[in-house]
Amino acid sequence: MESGTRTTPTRRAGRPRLTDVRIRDACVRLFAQKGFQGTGIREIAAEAGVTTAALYHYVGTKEELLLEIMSGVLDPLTAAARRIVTDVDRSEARLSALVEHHVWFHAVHQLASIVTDTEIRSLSSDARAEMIARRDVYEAIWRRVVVEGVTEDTFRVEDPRIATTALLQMCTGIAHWYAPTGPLTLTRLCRMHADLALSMVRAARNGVPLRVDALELPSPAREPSVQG
Amino acid sequence: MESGTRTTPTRRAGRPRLTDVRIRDACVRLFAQKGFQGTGIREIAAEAGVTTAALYHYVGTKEELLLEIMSGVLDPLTAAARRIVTDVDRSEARLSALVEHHVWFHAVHQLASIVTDTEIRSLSSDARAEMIARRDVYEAIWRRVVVEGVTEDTFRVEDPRIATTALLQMCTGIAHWYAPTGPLTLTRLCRMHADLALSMVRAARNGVPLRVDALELPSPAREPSVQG
DNA sequence: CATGAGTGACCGATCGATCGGTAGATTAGG
DNA sequence: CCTAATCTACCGATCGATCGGTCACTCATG
Repeated sequence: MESGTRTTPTRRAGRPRLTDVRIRDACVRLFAQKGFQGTGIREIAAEAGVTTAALYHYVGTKEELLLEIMSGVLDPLTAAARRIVTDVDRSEARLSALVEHHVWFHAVHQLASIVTDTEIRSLSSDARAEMIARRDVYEAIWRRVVVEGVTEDTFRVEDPRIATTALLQMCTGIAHWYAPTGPLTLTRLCRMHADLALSMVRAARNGVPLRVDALELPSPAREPSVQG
Repeated sequence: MESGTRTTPTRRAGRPRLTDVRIRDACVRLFAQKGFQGTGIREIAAEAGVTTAALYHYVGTKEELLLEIMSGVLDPLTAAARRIVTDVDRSEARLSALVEHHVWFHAVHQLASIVTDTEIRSLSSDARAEMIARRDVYEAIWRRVVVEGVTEDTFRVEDPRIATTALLQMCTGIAHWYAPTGPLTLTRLCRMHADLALSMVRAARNGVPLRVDALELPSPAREPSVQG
């Protein structure tokens, strides 16, 4: 919702306009496919069907576009993680829910997730610090869940920090290979990753409900597949 | 060693020259830090202490530099994986050895591993197809180990392909956060990840020896840390 | 006097971003 | 209800800077 202290010119809080949406969509596609630095503003404009001059009617800078994409990933991820921690009680159920949602999100918002994951280094140092901080907030939620599970002896791992990082790496990978046309349904993919995660911390799915069943799944293919 | 069908001008197979090494080192550093597209040849030249013209005395194209880095990662990785599969017998020991070596390599050759992981999309389509094929060869070795472990009932996972991908994602992540100055020794990090991997496939370290103990570990800090 | 190592100047192309301007819809005043 | 002012949405042209890469040339060494 809020976009920091930055002001986007000629933009009032209201209904998003058609061209505006087309520009943002084009950006996500191109940044995910060719990278931030590898994408020119002329490409973005062409993909969105406008001129470069018109592009700057809607957008402040190229970096601002990248920041909006990243916020659109990190903010909902963190919000969902917070909700899970407050809603769910048992450690196994919490971890399962975190994994399920993370996988689900990275599959549905595949391109934006790729961009968020890989383009942090393309940001200016101030913006980079800000986004790293936000990412750390999200990871800290996971870490707390793992640490709690370990201290209460539900999970058994040598180093909770390392285990958390390993878990996150495993789940984030989805965005880099998932294809909506593949043989597995997304729901099943979410459950399988949750099971792998529980195995990793030497816990079992003993009556732990699947959170992904409660998620309203959108139509399978939201964006064209990009990765070769 | 061999560099494909591409011909590097003014280069004969022999002892690497000092300037040549400096250029390659500068490349790995800069590509890992700012990305391939985000790095200019003037930066590479400056970092290596030469002019741009001198740079092209040693190098064919910028893309060629990237290809050399990637080959320098994928080729040794695959060679080591092959050696492990032929040398080691039991499935648990094989998986453990694969993980240990992968983690060790991604920590020691951190920057080159990051570049290999993240810059495939920056290659021209021919070169990209070639590198993806080589990466697939490496992953296929892992997959076979996991599949064998599952069929002989040593490993217990629902889908061996998914499990393999998850394992690889987990282990590759090392390169993105490892710091030689951190509290954990690399040997311990390798063992911990091997344990996490064994847990993931519901196997245990029952008398499985650590391969990493047999590896000659180089001096701790080979390259400056890059990731924020 | 041939060769490898290196230089300074420079190529056309493309980069992100900005300029003044305009067609058409919306609004305000009399 | 008509008109003038304002606003949104865009355009063609172009800015200075930087891009990857090349050229003819020098210089030290064996």
